[in-house]
Amino acid sequence: MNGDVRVRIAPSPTGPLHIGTARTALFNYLFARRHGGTFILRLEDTDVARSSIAYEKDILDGLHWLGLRWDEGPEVAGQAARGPYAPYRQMERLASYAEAARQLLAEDKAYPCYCTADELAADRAAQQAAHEPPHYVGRCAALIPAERAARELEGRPAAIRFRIGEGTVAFDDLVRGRVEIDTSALGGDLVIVRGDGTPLYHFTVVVDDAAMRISHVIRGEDHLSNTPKHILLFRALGVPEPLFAHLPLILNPDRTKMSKRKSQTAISDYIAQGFVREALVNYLALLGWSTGTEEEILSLDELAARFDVEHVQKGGAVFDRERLEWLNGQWIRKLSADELIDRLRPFLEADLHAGVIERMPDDDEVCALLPVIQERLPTLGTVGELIGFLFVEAVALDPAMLVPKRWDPTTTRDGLGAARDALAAVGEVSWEADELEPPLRALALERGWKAGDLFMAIRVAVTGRTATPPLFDTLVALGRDRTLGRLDRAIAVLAEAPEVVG
RNA sequence: GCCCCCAUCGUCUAGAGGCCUAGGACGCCACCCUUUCAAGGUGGAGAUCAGGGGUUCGAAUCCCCUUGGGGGCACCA
Repeated sequence: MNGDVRVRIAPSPTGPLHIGTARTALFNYLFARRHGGTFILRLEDTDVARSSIAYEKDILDGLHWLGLRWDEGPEVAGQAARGPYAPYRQMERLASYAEAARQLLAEDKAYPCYCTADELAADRAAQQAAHEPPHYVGRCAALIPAERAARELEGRPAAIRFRIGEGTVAFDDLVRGRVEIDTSALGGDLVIVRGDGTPLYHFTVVVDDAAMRISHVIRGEDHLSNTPKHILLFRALGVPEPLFAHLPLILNPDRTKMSKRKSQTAISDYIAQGFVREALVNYLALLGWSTGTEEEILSLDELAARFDVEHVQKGGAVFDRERLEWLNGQWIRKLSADELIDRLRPFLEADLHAGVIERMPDDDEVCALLPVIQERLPTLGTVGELIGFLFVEAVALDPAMLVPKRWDPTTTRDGLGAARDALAAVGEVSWEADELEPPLRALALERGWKAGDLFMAIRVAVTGRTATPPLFDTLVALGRDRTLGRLDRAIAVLAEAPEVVG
């Protein structure tokens, strides 16, 4: 690489951390790690109207959660900014944009523009009617000093426009190869500073990337067509250009750019549903990139050791939630007991608040259940439906569900009664899976029932569900008294229910 | 409308001229395991490599065209 590798993620706090931003951050992070470079976080908050502290916090928290630690970045929660190019918040860097703008103005590479919003809107409408691409007509490009003075006198606010000029801009994108774009396709002279004096994205990004010595700009493909503007600005400012790498977009199922309307895009939503960071990182890394081998379950460190731009895909990638869920299951199964208990706790607390459970299980109780639930969790959020029946006073019983498909209500009542007696005969001290199974199997054999049918009736009676962890582990977790109590209640429910076929 | 980018199973992808009668994974189907659900195992369906021209002894791989898709064209980022 040419000199030190310095890359950045530059989110704007105008919304919660987006899946696409997270992936761009991840690719930058992996690239930095792979090359022993520096990963920088910069907040692009110049859209004051849409930016908020809440979004900023969501973004920083999300990046933290993913494990993407930045080497340089803004001050956070009382902590000082980290890195030699502070501040890392654009609204705190206004002086440097003003200075850069002054420089461009002084060299006549930019000029004040007094056009009103109405004038610009009218231009755009006319262009559209004439089937021309929208562009600035250059009304203020060649104003003489007297004309400028007149407009200043009118009290018209002046935006600053950068002269785009003529010619072709070419660059060698690290993933796309050579890209050439004629400046005539850039929309005319570019506003770099608003009438109110605040700088615009295309300007600040260049000023900061230069100031922060960014070596590689790795970002989404949606910026590919904007890159010539940036290059022109780098040149006008007389600073070296970084290298560019444009990543394929993450797509909705209909192959349009992933959006909130059509997909779930906020990282916080995935966290809330119980996706684990390892799975999200693993999945996102493999969306648009591959190792070139058949490896696919990879940790952040393993990804960092393998990352290369050469294997970045050019075409967009549809976000496939099913594959994410599969990976999530893979990673949940790899977690240690302590780790899994810790990660399950917030979800159990949420279930408690939602009334799914009535009591918070302690760590030992959860630990005891781990062997039967760990491989049954597609997401952490499903823990409540898996073991919730253990932490409520009574489960809801549907008489129809109580009756196994090959049985009728009478047989079911009979079966549950007999099972209750058989289980009652097992003493408190012997209440273990190995002790519970033989008597029930013997009972089924004796009565000519399929063991599975009897087990299903018991399962629904004590859990209210047809899909549960293994029955005997379930009964042990439930305990003798509650098992017998729930069987009694199920029998009563069946007795009260009208004799309809279940 | 103009400019730019892209194009291998439904989806994510391997493939950098012969190893490809195209490999893996998710999903789907079947079977095995099994008290349900999972997990796991085995097998299967699924891509004339968008289409058409070239180049070459030989093309999914190189070139051109067509088609399709996407992105960008703000005093948003």
